[in-house]
Amino acid sequence: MSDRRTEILRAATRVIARRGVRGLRVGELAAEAGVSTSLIYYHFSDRAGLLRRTLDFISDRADHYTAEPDPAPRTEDPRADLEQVLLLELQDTVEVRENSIAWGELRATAVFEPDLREDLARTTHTWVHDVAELLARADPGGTAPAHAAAAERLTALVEGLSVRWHSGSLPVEHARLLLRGAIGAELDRHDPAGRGAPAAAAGAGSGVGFGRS
Amino acid sequence: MSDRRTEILRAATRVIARRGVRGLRVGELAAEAGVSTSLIYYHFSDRAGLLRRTLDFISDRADHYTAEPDPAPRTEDPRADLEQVLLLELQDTVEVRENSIAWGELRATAVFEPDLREDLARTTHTWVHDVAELLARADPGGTAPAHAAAAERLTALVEGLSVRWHSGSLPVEHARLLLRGAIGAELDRHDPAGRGAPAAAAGAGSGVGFGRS
DNA sequence: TGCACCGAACTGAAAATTCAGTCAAGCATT
DNA sequence: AATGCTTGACTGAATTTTCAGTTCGGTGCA
Repeated sequence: MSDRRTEILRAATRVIARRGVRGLRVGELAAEAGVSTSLIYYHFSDRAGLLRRTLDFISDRADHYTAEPDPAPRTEDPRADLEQVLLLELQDTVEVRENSIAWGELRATAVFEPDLREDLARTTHTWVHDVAELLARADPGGTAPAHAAAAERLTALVEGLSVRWHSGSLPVEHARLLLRGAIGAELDRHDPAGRGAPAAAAGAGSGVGFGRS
Repeated sequence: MSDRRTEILRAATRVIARRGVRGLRVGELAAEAGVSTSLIYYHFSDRAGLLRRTLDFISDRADHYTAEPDPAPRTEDPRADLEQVLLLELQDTVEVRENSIAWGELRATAVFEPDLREDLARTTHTWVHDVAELLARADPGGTAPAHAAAAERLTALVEGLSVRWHSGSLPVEHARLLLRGAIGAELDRHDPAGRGAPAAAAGAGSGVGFGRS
C-alpha cells in the first residue's frame, strides 16, 4: 500500500488532476513522486501502461468512494443519505476535487480510447446501482426500473455539473443547489398523465450498456 | 463560407471529434482538409491560434444549432418543442456526433485551460437561457427562477448523458429515454412539502456564473 | 504584380524510451 | 562470519522519436 509503485499511482492521479491525462509528462510525474524517470519505466512498461494502471487506480478509488459511507449513514433518513452520497461529489476540498477532475478526465479520455471503456462502464454501473438502491429506500413506492432510470439521470447529472464546475461555468454552491433540486424533482414526481413516466422510460433494459457509436 | 480558411476550421472540428483537442496534429489536420501544412500557418499564426479559432467556431456552431430550429417549431406544442431541442443533441448522425464530441472536448479542455472558460461560460449561458424560455412556454405556471434552475439541470444532464454515450457507457436510445424522463420529472413536479423547491434552488443568482476553484 | 497556395526539406526543442550500472538485502556456501 | 552469487529497486546519462514551426522555390491566377 505504501510502496513506491502505489506512490507513483497516487502522484499520477495528482498530476492528472492538475494537467489532465494528455498533459501528463512522465518527467513531471517523476518529480511529483520524488523518484527518477526511469523508475516509472521500471514499474510500468511505458507511458500507455502507466496510464492504464493509473486509470484503474482512479476508478477503483471512485468505487470505494461511494462504498465507504455505506456502513455509516443508513436507515435513519433515506433521502438525506441519498443527498449525502450525491453531494459528496460536489464538495470543494482538495481530495474530492482531485478525484472528481481525474474521473472527468477518465471519461473524456475514454471518448478517444476504446480500451478504457469497459472499465469505465463497469464502475459507472456499480455507482448507478448503489444510487438506485438508495433511491429505493427513499421512495419505497416506486418500481425498480424507475429507480434505475432516476439513478442514471442523477449520476449523469452529477457528472455534468462537475465538469461545469471544474470548467468555470458554475460555482460549486450553485451546483449543489441544482442537484438538490433534481433529487426533489425525481422524488416528488407524481405525474398525472403518465407521460414520460419512469416505468416507460426504463423499458429498454437494466441501465448501463455498451453502445455502438 | 466555402473559403479555404473555413474549410480548415471544419476539418479541425472533424479531427478534434476523432482525436481530441490535444490529439490534433497540425499535419493530420492538413491532410484532413486536403491542404498543405504551410497553409495552416499561413492562415493561423500558430497551433494555439488555430485552436482558439476552432473552438470559437465550435461554440458558434453550437449556438446556431440551438438557434436554428427557432423559426420552425414554435407555439404549437411547447413541450414537444422543448423535447425537440434537447433531444437534438442525442442524435446519432455524423454531424451531431461530431459537434457533440467536439463540444465535450471543449468542456474537458477548459478544465485545464482557463483561457477558454469565458467563451464557454457565455455559450453555456445562452443555451441555458434558450432552454429556460422554452420551459416557460411549456409550463406557464412556474416562476422564472424555477425555469432557470430546471434549464441548468436539463442542459447539464444533456452534457452528462452525451459523454456517457460517447465514452461507451450508454447507448444513445437509452440516453434519449432518460432525457425524456428528466423533462417529465421537471415538468410534472408538484412537490407537496416544498422541500428542495425550485424557487429556493434558484435563489443564489441568475444561473451561470464564474466559480473559483 | 500580388495573392492564395503547394511541397518538401529542414531546425529545434520537448518528450518518451533505453541502458549500463549502482546499491542493498537476502541467502546459500564453506 | 566472511565469501560470493542473485535479485529487485533504483538512478543518470544517453539515445531516439515526435512535433511544432520555418523557409523557400515554385505554381496558377486575377
